[in-house]
Formats: sequence, structure tokens, C-alpha cells
Amino acid sequence: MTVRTRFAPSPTGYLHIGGARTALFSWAYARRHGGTFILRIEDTDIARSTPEAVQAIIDGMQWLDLGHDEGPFHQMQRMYRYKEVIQQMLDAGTAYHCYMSAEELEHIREAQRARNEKPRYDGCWRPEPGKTLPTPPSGVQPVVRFRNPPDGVVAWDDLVKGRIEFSNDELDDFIIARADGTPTYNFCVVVDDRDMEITHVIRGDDHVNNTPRQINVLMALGATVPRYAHVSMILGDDGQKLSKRHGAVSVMQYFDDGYLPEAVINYLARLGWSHGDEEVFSREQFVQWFDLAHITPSAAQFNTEKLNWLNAHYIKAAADARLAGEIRERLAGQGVTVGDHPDPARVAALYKERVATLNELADAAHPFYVATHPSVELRARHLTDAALAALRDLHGRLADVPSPWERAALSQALKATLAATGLKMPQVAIPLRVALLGQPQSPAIDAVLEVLGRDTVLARLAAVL
RNA sequence: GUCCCUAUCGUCUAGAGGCCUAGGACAAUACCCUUUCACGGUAUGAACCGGGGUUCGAAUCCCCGUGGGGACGCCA
Repeated sequence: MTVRTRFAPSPTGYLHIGGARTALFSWAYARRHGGTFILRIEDTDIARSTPEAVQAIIDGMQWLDLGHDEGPFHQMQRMYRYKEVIQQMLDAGTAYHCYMSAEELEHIREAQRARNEKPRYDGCWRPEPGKTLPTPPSGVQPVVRFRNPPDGVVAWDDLVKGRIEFSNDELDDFIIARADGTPTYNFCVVVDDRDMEITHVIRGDDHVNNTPRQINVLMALGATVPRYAHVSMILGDDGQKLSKRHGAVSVMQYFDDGYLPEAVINYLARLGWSHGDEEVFSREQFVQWFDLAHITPSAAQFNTEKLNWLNAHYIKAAADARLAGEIRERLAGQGVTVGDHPDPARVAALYKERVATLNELADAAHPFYVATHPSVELRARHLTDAALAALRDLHGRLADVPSPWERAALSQALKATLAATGLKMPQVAIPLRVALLGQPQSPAIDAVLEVLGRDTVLARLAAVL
């Protein structure tokens, strides 16, 4: 049996971090077993689904490089199929028409709630041997209800949570087609999972309660029941549930914030899943190790600090040329054109060990391309008379440094200034940083001088003298 | 209210009855490195929700509480 998994988002918004993790797990499980990963768009909620959201989901998956093998299938395009199956079930007697109005239903539910009972349909229109059904009211379009087994239990061995059992009397005859004939979610899922021959349903654990209903329909259809794996949800950094208005941001926000996709993948993989003490691993390694048995059954809290740490790790590991591209793109977004001088790859090499995000990297690179004038406070504090005298001395020595403009020679010039002025390294290096980059901290100053280049260094130095 | 899921350091987790004096990672703290700030290195503190069982032995199995989450739609 080849493994077939699916990711089935409803396109009512962007791909958020929880959805991305579910997609990652489904994708990885298929990859791990040489199977097929299917993307299915559950867009039957016409009012809330948008093409933009479909695109946003696809963009998010593309950024994370979670490629699907089949699809995207759109449920709206499979209406004919759902209607066909509904008719089959009507004919077979596993579904029936119900003429109860929505208002009437609400009354029943209210009464049940008042009696502290679980609100559920009372089976009034359910055909039973020997039972006389009410006369269908004229002019009312009926809904179609699934004829749920009246007793016994539905059970499955969840690949994450273990055995889960529901008593059938907890389940009522749920609606599979609305009065206007459109099918409902729990029904479409079943038809799709069967038609697409899904073998492993990996999804959020908010679907645990839907699973017994889906299994019952599957069995009524004589279909094979797939294996289920219910992955717990992700909580926000503050331990609160993620929601639209609380912390549930698009995965693309992580792109905007300067995270590398491999860092996000590694972080997400490790959030709620583990392989012993392994913390840092490649996508390939993850695919090799991934299993459902080591998914944690309880909810996990998102931790930005750990993501930052991983991101810093992957930035250190990234090629300078790639980081140069990121610097170009991100500074271009700020209206800064990055040319070849200084070479952004060299700037990246200078800073990649010290930043946690690509945005920090771009910020660090910024003063290499745009002269940043030190603030009044910084000038007052660091560009003292003594410091300026030293910088003047240094300016002369740097102007005399013969080509090539290299670190060792620059370091020598700096040391000569120290000897001439009797100052300590920080007493010159910090004012120099302020003069050149507009900030008192930077990587080793001789390296900065080298990357910045003779012309820029001399010009910026002259500007403060 | 009913049903379902869940519970190890602040956080992510290891843990499948004895390997646990509970391990790793992030974060924290201290020190080292250092040409500033970082990076890095070393070290330290920090947890089995509570109560009952089962067992020679329980973080691990069972039951009951408690906390947290989910569901109970002609939403998905």
C-alpha cells in the first residue's frame, strides 16, 4: 500500500503557523514513505472562501518548499460527485430527507440545553421499520441527513493519541446536504478522502470530534477507513490560543521578518515532534526520521526565542552569495540600491555570525551603502577633541596605505595611531565606528575598514574632521 | 451541562516499570574569550499537577480529582 496523505485547508485566510505544521507533517509522512502528498482546497463555504486566500496558502507552502504531488483539488469543482454520492445513499437508505425547519431545530436544542442534555437532532424524520413518518410539509425543501448507527461504538487507533472511542448514541443524524442541495463539510471530506484514496489523515486535533461521524459515513459507503493522526494545536508565545486577532500570523510574515524557510521548517518540525535529543537537522534528515509515534499529543507553545536561535544558526550556515541577495532585496524594499561596492557578500560575511534575522543583517549592511551621520548624542560622547585628533592622525596614515587596501596594513595604520597618540584601541576604534557607520559597535574595525574600501573610509572620516 | 483529548524545568522536549541522583535544547545567571557589541566556550540554577491504587520497584500502568484544550452548526 502506498501512503497517500493530504493537506486540506479552507481558503478563508492565509496559511498560519499551525496549518503550516500540519502541512509539514503530512508532507513529511508522504515523503518518508515514498508516498503521495495531495493538496485539497476545501472551499465549500462560498461566503468566506476567496481566490486570494487560495493563492496565499499556495505561496506559503511554496516558500516552505512543501510541494504537493497531486492537486490542488477544489471541492467546489466536485459538486457533481457529492450529489451523486448523496443520491446513492438516499437510494441505499443510509441517508434520508428531513423537513424540520431550522427554527424548529433550534427550539429542540434550546430545550435540551435547558435540561442539561447534549443538544442533538431528535430523529423525527428518520425512517424506522414500522414507524410512520410525518407528512412532508408542502413547499419545504428538505435537508439530507446521514442515518447514523443507533448503538455500539465507533473507535479508531489514533496514530498520535492512541485508541479513541465514541459511543454512537453521542452522535446524531447530521446533515450531509443543505436544503439548497449543497453538501456539508463532514460529508465532502469523506467522499474526497475515499475518492483520493487517502491512507493517512493527518490533521489538527480540533477534528477529533468529526472523526467518528466520518468513519460512520465511510463505513456506510463500504469504503476503507484511513488511519488517523490528530496533531495537537500550537499556542501563541504567551500560551494563549492562536486566533485571527491574537497572534495567528501568516507564515509569510516570517519571510517578511527575516526568517529563513529552513529555520522555520526545523523549528516547526521540532515543535511537538522529537527525535531523541536532536535539535538542529536538515529537511532531508527530518524526512528520514519523521514518524507519527513521536508526535506529542498535547498542545505546544510557540517560542520565538528558540526560532531566533535556529534562524541565527541557519544564517551562519548560509552561503554569503545567498545572504548578499537577501541584503539587496531587503534594502531595495527600503529604497536603498545596493551596488557592488562594497560587495554585499563581504558585508554578509562580516555580519552573519552576529545576527538572528535577515532584517538585522540588512540593517547592519545599511550604513555600508548609505552614509549614516552619527547622532548629536553619539558625536558628543565619542567624537571628543582627543578622539578627533586621533582620527585626523589615522586619516593621514590610511591615505598613505599602499594598495591593496587590506586588513593587515589597515591594522598596522591603526596601531601606529595608537602609538602616536598614546590611546588604547577602544578609544580610537569606537570613535572610528561612529564616524564611519554612525554607531559605536561593529565587527572588528580593521575588517570593517577593509570591506568599506579606501574611498568611502577616507571620505566619511574627512566628513567628521 | 454532556462527550472527547490532554498534563515532565519559564518554553520545546527525552523518557515504552528498575539504565532517573529525571537527560538535551531555547531562555536565565555567572565566568572565560575579546579591539566595542555580538558570536563562541565553560559552568550553575530550574520540572515529573494532586490523591489513591497495582508492583519487590512507578515520571512511566489503572482509578479519582484538578488545571488546560476541543466538540456539541443547514461553518470548515
